Amino acid sequence: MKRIRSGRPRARVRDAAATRQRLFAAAAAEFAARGFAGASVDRIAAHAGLNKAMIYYHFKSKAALYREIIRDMFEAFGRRVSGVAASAATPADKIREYVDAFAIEAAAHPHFPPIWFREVAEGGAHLDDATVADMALILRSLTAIIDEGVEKKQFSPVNPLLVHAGIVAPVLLYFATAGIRARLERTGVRRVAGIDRAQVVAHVQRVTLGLLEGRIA
Amino acid sequence: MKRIRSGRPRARVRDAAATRQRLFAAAAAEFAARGFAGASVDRIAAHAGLNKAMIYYHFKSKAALYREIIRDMFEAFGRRVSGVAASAATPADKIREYVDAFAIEAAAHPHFPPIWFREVAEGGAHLDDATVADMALILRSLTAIIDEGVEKKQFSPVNPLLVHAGIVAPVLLYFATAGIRARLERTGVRRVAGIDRAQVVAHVQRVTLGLLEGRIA
DNA sequence: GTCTATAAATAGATAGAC
DNA sequence: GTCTATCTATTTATAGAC
Repeated sequence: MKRIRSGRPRARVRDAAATRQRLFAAAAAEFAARGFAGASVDRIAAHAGLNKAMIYYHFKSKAALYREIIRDMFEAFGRRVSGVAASAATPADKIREYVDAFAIEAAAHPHFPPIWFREVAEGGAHLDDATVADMALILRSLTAIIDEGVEKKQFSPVNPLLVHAGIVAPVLLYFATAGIRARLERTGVRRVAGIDRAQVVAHVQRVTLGLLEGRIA
Repeated sequence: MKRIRSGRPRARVRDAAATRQRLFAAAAAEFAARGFAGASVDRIAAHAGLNKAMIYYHFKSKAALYREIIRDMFEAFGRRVSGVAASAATPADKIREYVDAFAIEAAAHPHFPPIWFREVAEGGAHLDDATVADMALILRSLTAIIDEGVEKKQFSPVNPLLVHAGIVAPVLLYFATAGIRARLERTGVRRVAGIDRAQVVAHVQRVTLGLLEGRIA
């Protein structure tokens, strides 16, 4: 007598969570390369080895999928950065780790820098409130580090937004411009393609600490 | 006897150059707001008070129009910046003017910062060789200023790409984030919306010169 | 959960009248 | 030079079979 399977049907369930993840990864790459409007749900599905309809099954819409990717990115930045602010390190070391945090996340997630640049250009049109809260967390973390340094007479006060801009913009620019820099090098500009990540991070750390430690008139 | 007009027909020629200019301006705004893929030639034409077909008459295609806007932007940056490098000012003043150049152009052309950010994200996909040449000119101008300062024992040598990134990325970020900063301020983050252009420029000038003049260990 | 087929809207681009 | 009308391709999204 053949045993009839009862309960919920399992059929060819390849594991829903894994499918979702494959779609998410394919979408991140597509949005990074072409932007929200330029991305095609057909291409995302094909690149994930799945069908377009799955996107609407696992996510609500193209826009919802995009918002989830944006949220994930700022969450990742925010989580790492607030961990840095809460550690027991000295303020100077926290600044070094703050800089490194963006480089680490950008290196681990190559789609972060292009998506970040596009979202800036878009004026934050796709940011939901949770994401704005994560951005606020990032800035508050830096503010806390600076305040601590000032209180301990190790830093002089500088507007956190200016400090933040001086860190994130150059670091993410480095990651996002690998292709352009290679092309520039081919047209004769030197020392633009060969710079490595450690150099950039060290440079930004040095400049930021020089600023905060008052070594700049 | 009615005089018959001879020669080339003038008809309702509203002035071709002005029409072209209107389309160009409308396209710049549309591309800045929505990106290349997100922009619609219908909207561009409507916003210019003209018909879609005029875009294909005055420009070759949507892509050609976009390339012309990109080229115009980097030409404007390049022209101003190479003028700075060629002046008779001291190296330190040239650095100050180099920083100011980007702020001046960004303030005069509000579509520059978003388009610059998008093009970075795109990996330079729409850059023709003339535009890459303009980008190279910008970097060569900064290199010349730094080299002059080093030769005159006023600067210590620093990789021009790192200097450039530390200038352009924060300055353009400031202009591109006006909307997001206002939203952040509404959610409780302080001192992000109220910063004015002069403050940002002065800050970046100070940091860059601190770096170049060796006041940072 | 995953697929095929298709609806419905919108895109870029061109032909041809004026 | 400027317009209307239209072609064709592509898009997001959904219905329904399995």
